[in-house]
Amino acid sequence: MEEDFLVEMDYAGLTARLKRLSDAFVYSTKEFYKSVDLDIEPNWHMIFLILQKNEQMTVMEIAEALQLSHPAIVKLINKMKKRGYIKSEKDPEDFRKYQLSLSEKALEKLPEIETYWEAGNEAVAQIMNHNREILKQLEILEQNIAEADFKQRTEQILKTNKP
Amino acid sequence: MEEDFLVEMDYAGLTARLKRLSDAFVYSTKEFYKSVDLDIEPNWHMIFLILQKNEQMTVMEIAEALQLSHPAIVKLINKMKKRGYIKSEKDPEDFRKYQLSLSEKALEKLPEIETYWEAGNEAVAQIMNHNREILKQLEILEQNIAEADFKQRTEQILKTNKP
DNA sequence: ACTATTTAAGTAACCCGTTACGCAAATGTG
DNA sequence: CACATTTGCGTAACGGGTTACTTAAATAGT
Repeated sequence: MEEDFLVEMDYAGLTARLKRLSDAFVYSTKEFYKSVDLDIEPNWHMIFLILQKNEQMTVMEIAEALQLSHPAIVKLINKMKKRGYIKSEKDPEDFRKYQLSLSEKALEKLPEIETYWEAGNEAVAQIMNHNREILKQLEILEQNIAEADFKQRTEQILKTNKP
Repeated sequence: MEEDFLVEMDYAGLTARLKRLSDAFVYSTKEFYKSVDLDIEPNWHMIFLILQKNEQMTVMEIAEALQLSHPAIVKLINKMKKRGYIKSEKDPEDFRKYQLSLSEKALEKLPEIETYWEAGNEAVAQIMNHNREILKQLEILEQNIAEADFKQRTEQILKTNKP
């Protein structure tokens, strides 16, 4: 077999493996979209879905729902706007906000895109061996980090070891 | 509880969750290093370890061992050089290559850094509930993707569904 | 020996996400 | 009502990684 040093690193390799795996999906998805001539980015998927569910949302609402920082959402939304997938209108009750929603173009293209997403989900299922275990494991990490993150835990451990 | 839309997305949220989790570790580690006044970046860890194991390596060798692209390694190495952690000398047998190794400064600082890494590993173990299951699951995904990546599988599924 | 091909590395152009900062609008408080 | 604080969101500066392209050196092949 081939040697994979990140695997060999064991616990210390976890972070980089998560990133590497995520990238493997992202770049592969990107190429897939290109091959079927779809003018969208992989991670717009989550924006499409959340705006399908909620119709109208603000930047901050999306950021909270996805648990990402607001600048991340701003960037995504700006690109999607530039390509005409997002409609945004000033909130009449709070002029700081813009109510975001899917554009006509987005709604129009969605049916086609959805057939690709369905195939993609099946591909992910295959890669997961049709087993939900990885999702459960991710949830455990997410919850534990929410309780106390890496930095807090590491500092606590050092404090306990020292004296 | 709070709602996490990426979790709700199920299979379609996997990629973004992997990235989000990786980032949670990276940025928390970054802050930890800052708090203990360590002048290194989180993902230099893998470079330090692999050069501790192998003494001398080229950019391509590191890229292969970590299964990352060579430009990724070039960038890491350049930053580490700038901070004085990497020694590089032209390979006398092949002038395209540079043999990379840890500098005196790196070797000097390593003992201290290692105490932090040990605490960090324990923190990761806590976050994993002292259970190796997540590592096994990642290995499954890595292997399945190595056999056929997301794009190939998705195209295959579409081909099978169509006719 | 002398081209043709492969390989090592570096660079450019992108996409992703984060923290830090700034500004304007909304809300709270004396 | 006026001043202070909070909230929404846009931008800048970083750090990470990828693919595509280029250059130079090593290796193949006739």
